[in-house]
Amino acid sequence: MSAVATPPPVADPFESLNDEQRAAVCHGADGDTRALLVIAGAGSGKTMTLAARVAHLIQRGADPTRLLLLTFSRRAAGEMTQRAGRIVHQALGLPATTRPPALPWAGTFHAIGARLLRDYADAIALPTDFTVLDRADAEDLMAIVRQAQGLAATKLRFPQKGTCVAIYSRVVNSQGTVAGVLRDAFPWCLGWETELQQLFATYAQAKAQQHSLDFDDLLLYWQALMEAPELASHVAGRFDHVLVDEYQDTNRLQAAILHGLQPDGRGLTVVGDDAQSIYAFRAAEVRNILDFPQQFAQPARVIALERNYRSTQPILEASNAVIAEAPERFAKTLWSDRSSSARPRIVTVPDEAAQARQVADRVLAWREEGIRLKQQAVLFRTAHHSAAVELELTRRRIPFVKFGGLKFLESTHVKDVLAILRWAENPRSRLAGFRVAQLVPGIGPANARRLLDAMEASPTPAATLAAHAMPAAASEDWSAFVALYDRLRASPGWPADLEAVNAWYVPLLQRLHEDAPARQADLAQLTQIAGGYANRERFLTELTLDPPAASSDEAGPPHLDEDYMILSTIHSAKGQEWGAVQILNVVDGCIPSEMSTGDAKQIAEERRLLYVGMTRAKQHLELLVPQRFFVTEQARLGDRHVYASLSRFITDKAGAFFERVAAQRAPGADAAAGPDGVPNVRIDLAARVRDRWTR
DNA sequence: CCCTGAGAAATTTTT
DNA sequence: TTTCTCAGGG
Repeated sequence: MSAVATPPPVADPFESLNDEQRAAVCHGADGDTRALLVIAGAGSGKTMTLAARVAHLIQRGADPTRLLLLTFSRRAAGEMTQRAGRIVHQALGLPATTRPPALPWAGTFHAIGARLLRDYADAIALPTDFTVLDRADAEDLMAIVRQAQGLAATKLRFPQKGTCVAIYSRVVNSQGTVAGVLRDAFPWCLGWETELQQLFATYAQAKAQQHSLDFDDLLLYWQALMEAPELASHVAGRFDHVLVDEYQDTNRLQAAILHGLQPDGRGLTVVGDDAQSIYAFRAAEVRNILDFPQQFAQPARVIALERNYRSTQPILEASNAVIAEAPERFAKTLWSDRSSSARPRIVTVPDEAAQARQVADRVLAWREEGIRLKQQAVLFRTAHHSAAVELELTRRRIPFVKFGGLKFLESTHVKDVLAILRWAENPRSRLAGFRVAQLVPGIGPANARRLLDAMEASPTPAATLAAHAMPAAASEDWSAFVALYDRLRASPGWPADLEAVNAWYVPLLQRLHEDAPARQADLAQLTQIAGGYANRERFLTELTLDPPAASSDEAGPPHLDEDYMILSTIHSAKGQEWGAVQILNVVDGCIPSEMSTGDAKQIAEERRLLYVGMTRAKQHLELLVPQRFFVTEQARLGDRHVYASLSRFITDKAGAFFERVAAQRAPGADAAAGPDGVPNVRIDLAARVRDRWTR
């Protein structure tokens, strides 16, 4: 960044827009008060258009602090703010040293909800000091309630905690009934309706007692807020414009919130693509976007962006052919002027191992052609589909970062450490206490419960904790913990607190887990992240609402100039693009997932999922089709393999747009394989043997 | 009464 | 790979 006084560019920053984009950006400038729906096809410059609209509004005098910008992730919000800022800069010809206007109300529905609820907590009888439970916390609490209700000891197996939370969440987000949700999405739990109903009631009570809100509550209470007329108008009055990104993935609760914010649609802009709706499992409602225009007394204006700036025409044709068979949608056909003779390819491989090798071969070949690793991605339906590929990449020393799947924050050891901090921050949190107390050797659920009961009854819970008598077997370890706890309570120092926690926790870790070193590395990383926050409270709150997306995300800038490729679930790949994309397991049973073949709606969503994956590609796209597929679930008879066939979404019609090849290994590529079919893996047996004794 | 360990079961995608 | 339950030892 040079501070040299360059003359501001005179060029109109909106000049590069095409006609439709410009119409969307400038909508309302002529006094048109209709709501605006922008149907933005994949790669049609959606983010840029939305950012330009924000900039345009500001340029015309809108107050940036009265703009509400709702995005799907925090990352998207950040990007939007940045881009809008840049355009405003350009449009107003501001000097480079002037900071672009901040958009304080840009964020996810959940994050914005949390902020608003803190403001209005008193008015709606919420505790102002509520804490936010992330998904894992919610599951833990659900498990406790589930246990307490005696649902564990049933003759037939009761749904697991994760399933219970999933059902609960869907009931809330779809504003439906337990019976309805079970019927539509969890048919194998149908017999438990009464018990679940009861369980959820108790769960809600427990949350209230502990001053905690889960993710769903953030929306639920916000919506309730919008239903109280005197409060709703006050909230609505804070914003002149409301813009929503990824509208196809909003659910009924969110739609209700928007309606409360802008009942007549004036000042409301939503952007999305019905063809990319892939979050029905989270109760996203495609109808939200399909029915949006008719939702207001004065129907919304609809603008479609069909020109694609991302992919080559052959890739688009194939993608269009796949989505063409979707039953109901805003008809649009993407087009591009990026011609290419290379059609996307369907690559058949014998099995998953061969698939992994093929992927790695391709990556290296593309890199030889000059495509940086960062411009390459491997996408898949479910997180574990990439396991073989990860192994292969590691073996060949190809660096990668994985998005989606198990999160860093969800691993036991990280949760333990965070729970310790949270308990110190809030001694009334039974959830944290229950977890932490049981970390101490010799303390189980019963003793933990006794301690927590005592603390709950006490006016000074922290003091009660220190004075509490534990069974003799546990007392020594317990006093060590009490010392730590007192220290954390007495003089909070950040991030020194976290180091103190680690010092106490690491020995425990080493005793509990075989893979302690790897987990310790995670904790070191957590410590690094912690340094980026001002204090303990901020750290805990913000980490919950905005968890790091991938394990290298936390490390931040230091890795910026390293080249690495991306592995990602298709869900997490949303909104991104790469020069070359490979999609794994494009076979029936994976895409569509065998769990989602129940009804036409689910299948339609799986088709869109494939569409989303395909449209991430700019120049190269390959779909992999392993012919033999390994099933590792310990289903009745142990491991077995099944023969797979090409995904049903590649119909004859769609298939015509692909080139079909069978994988061929580069000559000599097998040299690394051992003789006589010895599996080509490397296991450090020596270390394992040693570790038996050092544990 | 409570803790620990063995063995069986398990639906994907995430703010 | 993780979660859940049950049984055995303290």
